[in-house]
This record gives sequence, structure tokens and C-alpha cells, in this order.
Amino acid sequence: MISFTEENYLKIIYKLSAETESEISTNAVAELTQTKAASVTDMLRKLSEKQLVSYQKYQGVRLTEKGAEVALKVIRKHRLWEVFLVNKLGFNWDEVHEIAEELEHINSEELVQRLDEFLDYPQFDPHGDPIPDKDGKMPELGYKNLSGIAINQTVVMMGVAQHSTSFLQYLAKIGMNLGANVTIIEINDFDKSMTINNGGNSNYFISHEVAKNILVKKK
Amino acid sequence: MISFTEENYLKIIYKLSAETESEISTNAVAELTQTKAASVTDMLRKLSEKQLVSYQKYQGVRLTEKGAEVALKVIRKHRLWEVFLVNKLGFNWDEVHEIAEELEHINSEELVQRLDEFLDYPQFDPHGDPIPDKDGKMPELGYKNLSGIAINQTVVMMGVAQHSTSFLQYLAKIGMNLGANVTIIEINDFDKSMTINNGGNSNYFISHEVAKNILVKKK
DNA sequence: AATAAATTTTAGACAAGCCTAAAAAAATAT
DNA sequence: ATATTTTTTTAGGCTTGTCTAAAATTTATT
Ligand SMILES: [Mn+2]
Ligand SMILES: [Mn+2]
Ligand SMILES: [Mn+2]
Ligand SMILES: [Mn+2]
Repeated sequence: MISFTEENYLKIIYKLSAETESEISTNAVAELTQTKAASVTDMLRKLSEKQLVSYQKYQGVRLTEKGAEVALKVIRKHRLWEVFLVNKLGFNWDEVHEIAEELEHINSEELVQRLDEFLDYPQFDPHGDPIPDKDGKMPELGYKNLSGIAINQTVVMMGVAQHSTSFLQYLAKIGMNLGANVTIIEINDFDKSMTINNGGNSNYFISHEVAKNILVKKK
Repeated sequence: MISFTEENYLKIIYKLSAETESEISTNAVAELTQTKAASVTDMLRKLSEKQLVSYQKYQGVRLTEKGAEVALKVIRKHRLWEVFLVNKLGFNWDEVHEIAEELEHINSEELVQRLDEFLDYPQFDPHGDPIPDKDGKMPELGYKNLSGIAINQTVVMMGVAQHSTSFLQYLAKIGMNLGANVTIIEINDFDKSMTINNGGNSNYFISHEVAKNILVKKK
């Protein structure tokens, strides 16, 4: 049996792994789980005993095949429930992440299967994240962060790397929705903030932090 | 904050209260929570401190207004989710109880409200149980147990007092579905088992235990 | 009314998941 | 190469929810 808490650790280690080649550090996990490093060490030892991660002290952590499988199932459920909440219950995309954080731990293969069917086998969640299929397969999309795009280039917004209500509401306010065409007007050297245009008459000024959390693809 | 576990205790005390006038005993709670009496005593003290139950040692327990309110909210969620699982995802009525036991603890008023709307404000769950409204109001239906019906009487099956898969599958097998017309053909004095007819050519012989868990109303 | 039986509570313990403070190891700077 | 800083682990402790065994209380029986 894998507990609610263990599932959350696995999911977080999975996400960190997607951003890094190397081992994941104890501190990185502690930050995302909102716990202290000492607690993470305890949990890593436990997950290691269960063969869900490979871990040797001071060496960082990595998911095993089995651990990645569990993480992908949780992510699949999270994203399917988000689709349900937005497409069927009429929630806004900025309201669903926290609820999905709870729903993702409901245990029933049959439920996930039927939910997937009910939603018509969606490929992406409301934030543009791909939904792993039954076997944990998920397309590599190769989206880039807006922060890495050069001046004068035009790109299409495909997703967000953060699901907090405040961030998503801010994006809505400046007209940054999935599918928007975004042109980089200007980049400030000193803090990497940028001025962008997303189709409207007026340009917007966004911080590097914001640009990092917007996922785009080239036109 | 009310934990998952506390919610389950409150729900169980609520259900036991519906069947009895008097105080609920520690042992009765222990049986339904599948824990030991000692654990129940601990929890009752805690719930009492939180003003969710009134409890004095050796005197049994009763829900306070506040406790009943919490219990009704959990029951409302349980039943709405069961409707969702059957009506929208196509589950059979005998497959949904365990999943609803998990879903009933998801915390979001907004979610419950929207789910209710999505399901078109259902009044009953798939097992014939009434669904409490937003304010915790629920009709008194006055259904009787089939075990209390006299010989030669015909009644209509309106619900079940137990949601286990095995019980519900057994009912399906003998053609006992909601809405069935049931006539008592014979009652055996010694063990209160009965022979019934539910519309088909052949009669069925059912135990007292089964009859106790079938809810009916007079025609 | 006294005794026996059943129920309930208390006492003490344990696992899960978290914490703080101190020690150990690794990384960085001098 | 040493010293300093940062990261990670260990040690010990806390809370929640559970358990078993023993003690207290209530209920039932003679
Ligand atoms: Mn999300
Ligand atoms: Mn998402
Ligand atoms: Mn149920
Ligand atoms: Mn039900």
C-alpha cells in the first residue's frame, strides 16, 4: 500500500526529475513538499526500502521504474480530474489545482478508466499539460519557457509551469491564455524582464519569474 | 479542521442515531469503524472537546448540532458522488459505495455545489437514500424494513440499508431492484426467514438478515 | 443484595509523518 | 590545503490514530 503522503513525495520527485538530469537533492524535495529536510530524509529511506526510489545518503534521490509508474498514475489522475472540473463542472482553470490535489489520491483503476472515457480521452489538461495514458506514456512536447525566447520572435503559448490561482488569474488579466500569439518586444538585460505583445493594442511588461512559468512553442 | 477519521466517526454516529432514540454505545461505534472500543473512547473524548458530540464516560454518545451538521455534509457528498458514478460514469449500483467512501472526504463547498447542479439536483442516491440539501435538510421517508411487514401484504422496494457489493449483487440476482413489488408469501416463526414474490413466476426464500436490509413502503 | 458477566475506560505502547537542534559530510572560499 | 559555509543526516521528541492488557464501572443473574 502506498499512502497519500508517499504518493505526493513520488509525484514531486518525478516533477523535479523532469527538470534535471542529475540526482534530486533533499532540499529541493523539502521545498516542494513544504516540509523540513530532516523529514525528507526519513521519507526517502522509507521509499527506498519500498523500492520506489534509489537513494544513498548524501547522494540525492532518483525514482525507480516502479516509483515513476506510481508518480505517473497520480499525475494522470490529477490532470483528468482537472479536465473534469473545467469541462464538466464549469470551473475556471485557475480554481481547479487545489481540488485536484485531493482527488488525485482516490484509489480506483476502474474509476480512472471510466473518467477518462467520460471525458473523451483528453490529451491535455486545462493548463496545457499532457495527460499520461493508461500505461503511463506521455508525449515529449518540447515546449520552451518564454524566458528563453529571443527578441522579436513570435511564439504560441501552450502551457504553464505553475498552477496557483494567483498566477493564473494574473495571466488572465493580461490576456495570456492558451493559444495566444506572443511576440517579444524587448528584453531588459539587468533582470531579464520583458515587454511582450499578445495580439492586443497594448504591450505588457512581465518579470523573468512570470516568463519562466509560461510554456511556448515556435510558430 | 476536521480530519478524514473524525468525519468517519461522525458519520457513523449519525447513522446509528437514526436507528435508536437513546445514546450510542462505544461498542456500536467500534463495530462500524472497525476499530477497538479503546480507540473509540479516545476519539469520543477528542470529538467532545471539539464540541462535535456530547459525551460523558460510561454514558454513551450523541451528536451535537454542530456534529450533525458535519455528518450530514459528508453524507450529502457520499450520496452525490454515488449518483455521479452511476448516472454519469455508468457504474453499477453495487460498485460505487467504496469509491464514495473516499470521495466523500474531498473538501470543497464549491465542488459539491457544482456537482449537485451537474447531476440536476438529485433527491435520491442509487440505493434509494435521500440526499441532504445544502442546508442539511433531508426528508423523513418513513420506509419500513421488509422484515417488519406482515404476511400477504404487498409493498414497494424503496431502498437498501446496506451498500456492500456482495449484498447488492445478491439482490440483483434474485430480482430485487428499486421499485419492485414484493409480496410476503410465508414467514417462518423460528428464524423469521421469509418466502417472497417480487413479480416473477418463482418465489424467493430470504433470510431475516436480508429482509432487515431491504427498505419498503406500503402500496 | 451479592456475584458474575459484559461493557467501557485507562495505561502503556507503536507506526506514520512531522518537527528542532546537533552532528556529520560535502561544497565553496581563502 | 585549510577554513568556512551549506547541505544532509541523526537524535530525540510530538501528534494522530491505532492496539493490547488491565482496571473500573455498569448491567444481568442468581
Ligand atoms: Mn494542477
Ligand atoms: Mn494541470
Ligand atoms: Mn454508499
Ligand atoms: Mn447510498
